[in-house]
Amino acid sequence: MRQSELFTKTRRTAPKDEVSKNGRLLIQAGYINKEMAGVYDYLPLGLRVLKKIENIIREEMNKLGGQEIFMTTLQDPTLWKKSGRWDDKVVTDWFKTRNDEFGLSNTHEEPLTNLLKNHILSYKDLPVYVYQFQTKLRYELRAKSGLMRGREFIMKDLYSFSRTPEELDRFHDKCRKAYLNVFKRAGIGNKTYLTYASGGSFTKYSYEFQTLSEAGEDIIYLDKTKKIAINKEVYDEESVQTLKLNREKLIRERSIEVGNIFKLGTRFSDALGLKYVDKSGIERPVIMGSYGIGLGRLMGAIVEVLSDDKGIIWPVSVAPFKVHLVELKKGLARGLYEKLTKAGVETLYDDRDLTPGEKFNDADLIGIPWRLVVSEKTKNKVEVKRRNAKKVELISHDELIQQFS
RNA sequence: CGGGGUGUAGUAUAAUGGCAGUACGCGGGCUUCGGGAGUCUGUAGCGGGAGUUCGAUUCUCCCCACCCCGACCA
Repeated sequence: MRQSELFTKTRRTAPKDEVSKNGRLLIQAGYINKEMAGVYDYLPLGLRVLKKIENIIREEMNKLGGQEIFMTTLQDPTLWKKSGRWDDKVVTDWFKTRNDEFGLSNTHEEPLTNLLKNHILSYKDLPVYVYQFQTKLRYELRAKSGLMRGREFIMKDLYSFSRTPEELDRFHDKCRKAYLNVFKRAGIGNKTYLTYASGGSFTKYSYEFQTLSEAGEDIIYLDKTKKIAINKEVYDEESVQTLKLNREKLIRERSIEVGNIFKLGTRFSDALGLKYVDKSGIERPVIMGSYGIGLGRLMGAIVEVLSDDKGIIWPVSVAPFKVHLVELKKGLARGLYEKLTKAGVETLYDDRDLTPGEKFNDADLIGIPWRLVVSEKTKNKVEVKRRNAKKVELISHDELIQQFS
């Protein structure tokens, strides 16, 4: 894409109403726009990143046998009354329409469980894994930390429907691995740890995926060797013993919860009457699990972890473009841009008529992994530089195309 | 939701009970061009309401918005 045609502009200064690094950098570089506290628009660059993250997750969920759907934002209160979660005292962060006529997608256990009553009748219909990328609306009393705690956010939520606790366990286990894979592919694998947290009513513990960062809201106790952590909320002698960890080796860290997986058991299938008939003809409740990743929070977490004082440093896997082609003289890189495009290399071509300093600063701020500079100095070669590296390399067009396509 | 703070141009900021200034941006001119260039010029602003006052962007009150700490977060 030609940068001269990109409608967003970078800002020279960070916004005064954002403190978090991800909020400041993403707004300053033109990835997102703040509508209100905790409510953000995704602009062209931001949407590209969001879609890349979404695709990584989609691939991993599909590998697990997940089937993608898209549910509604408006929800039927009747279903929520059945589970006892319509009451504002039970779910405190509801958005409801006037006169409580509809609920606005706080989460989707109730409608999905209800929906599956038409499709799951026999043990032959199970197991089933259903997921979606859908907007969640939650009235956070205090939205904060840029993209990391919003009132409106896109979540990948997958729900598993199994016959037995063992079957649930097996899927839960596979999903845990898939999640670790998502975070690895998103570039924060080396900082993200499986964490034991409070499990709710069905199980003692649930799993969270916590990314080490000072910007996080959570405190975990981490065993770096075993790559297991315990959330502060369940950290006690019992949990340490259960997980066979050594208290001495645990280090206290601040972290961002980038995902979680829960065993729900029959909490919702009982409430809404989702049952199946087993081999011997006995009717049993379906056993459920839920598995969430907030896309915006993940995007924010990546920026928190991968950035420096000049801007963002995207991993290639989620970067809006693979290369940032910067020409220091008008039109000088046009031919190379066409070659790169033809070779299928995602390129942001800075064809704007600005000074070198402005272009370099923008490139650092936007944070595309590879910077290619074409100027009179480079003659018929290209200067290649990794965003987080100092050294540059001068290579020919052919070598470049070969390396990047 | 409790406590605290802040609202001035597109952005970031300054000052003031009496003509609201600076920088960047944006438009135009000339000179520049490897780390946010120089110069001339133009453009654009006091969150909303009520009160005090001869006069309020400034003081008081209410509302709204945003930020921070806490609480909350299947």
